[in-house]
Amino acid sequence: MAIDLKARVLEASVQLISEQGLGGLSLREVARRAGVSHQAPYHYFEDKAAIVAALVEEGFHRLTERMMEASSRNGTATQRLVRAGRAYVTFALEEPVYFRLMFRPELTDLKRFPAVEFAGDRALAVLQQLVDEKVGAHTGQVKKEVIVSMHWSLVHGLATLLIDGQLGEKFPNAQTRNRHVEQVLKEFAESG
Amino acid sequence: MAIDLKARVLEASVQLISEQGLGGLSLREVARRAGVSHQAPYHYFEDKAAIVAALVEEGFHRLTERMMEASSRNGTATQRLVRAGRAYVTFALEEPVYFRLMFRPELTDLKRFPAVEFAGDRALAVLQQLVDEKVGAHTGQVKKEVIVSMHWSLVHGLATLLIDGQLGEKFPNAQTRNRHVEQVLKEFAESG
DNA sequence: CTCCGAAGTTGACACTGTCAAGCGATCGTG
DNA sequence: CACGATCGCTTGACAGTGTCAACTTCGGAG
Repeated sequence: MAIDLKARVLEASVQLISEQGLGGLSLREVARRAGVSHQAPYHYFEDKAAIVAALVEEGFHRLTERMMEASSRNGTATQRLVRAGRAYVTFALEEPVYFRLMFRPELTDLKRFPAVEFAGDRALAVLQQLVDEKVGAHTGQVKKEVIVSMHWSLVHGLATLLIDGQLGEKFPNAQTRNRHVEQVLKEFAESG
Repeated sequence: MAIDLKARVLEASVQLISEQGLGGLSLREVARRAGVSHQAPYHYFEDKAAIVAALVEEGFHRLTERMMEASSRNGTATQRLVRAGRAYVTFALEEPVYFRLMFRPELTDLKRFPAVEFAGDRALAVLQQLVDEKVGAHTGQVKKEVIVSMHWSLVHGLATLLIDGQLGEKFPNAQTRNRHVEQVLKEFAESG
């Protein structure tokens, strides 16, 4: 009956989390929505953690893609770095379910799911590469890492405060919210 | 038998979360550790969400205290702002259980627990006050909010990446980690 | 003494994740 | 063609969970 139960399970899981939060993710409810018995998902995933791990990996892939796309076009290194940062925040705002799971490390044992760790490192590498291009070869490795952390912290903090903190509640609609994001990124870029 | 069951329930909850993550928080296990029946905690808390809400409120109070203490002593507005930011990160590193709960809004319905919202606003007000002092009265309200978001995003991102992201795994011990925090805050302060 | 509310217990219910076993169809191989 | 194996999935069971309801126990207040 199922065209592709594995994909349907992942889809239903995302849907369920977006409705009821991570705590509402129930394998049995997922199976129900997929129209199969409560054990059918086990044919494709070892357990609940494996489903979450698959979502986390997918999330990092999507984030990497977005950042690479945003920073691939023409422009100075600084401009491209800013665009990647904006893509980071935009991803969090558009895919909050994925984004949240990606930063709940207690959910995903990296020893058990090494592909997740690779996917995460790959996303980080995009940012490192852009900082590298911006500061040039005459900057020490330690300082480079500090600058990476600073940029990463800013966009990550902005993203999480918007979707999970008090910042998000301050804006009545997506437009004013996006303008605020622009202003914060601009303020940061100008002061750097 | 209990000296103060309410406090013991909260304590056991924090302990349990720190051992097994939020998913491991079980009312029955909490009751077991407190040496009471599985229903005893219900005498002090309406349900599981009420326990979490109490922890979130407590967490915001502790964070506010730390930031106020760090920024109360002498120094320029900029110095005091930096110290408050460092206190924010330090709090997250020392009390990760509280800090994580504070930014999982799906756990706490603010309509149901308004005291939690007040506590959160109070913490934010500390930061707003410091930015106010730093930029002075000749700066517009909109720009002030942008600057608050920038500072808040930086320390919040740094904190969450250290406790829940790939940043934390990079440092073998607390000392090198703290030095990195210092360097990032310094880099940010100098570029601003 | 009586009564009442506070503090805590016992029992039940529906729900969860997961282990174990089974079932029909399809397929590769003899 | 026959036939055992494997795939995709189902049924059944079990311990653990949060929470509702009803019960006990007991220290004061009137």
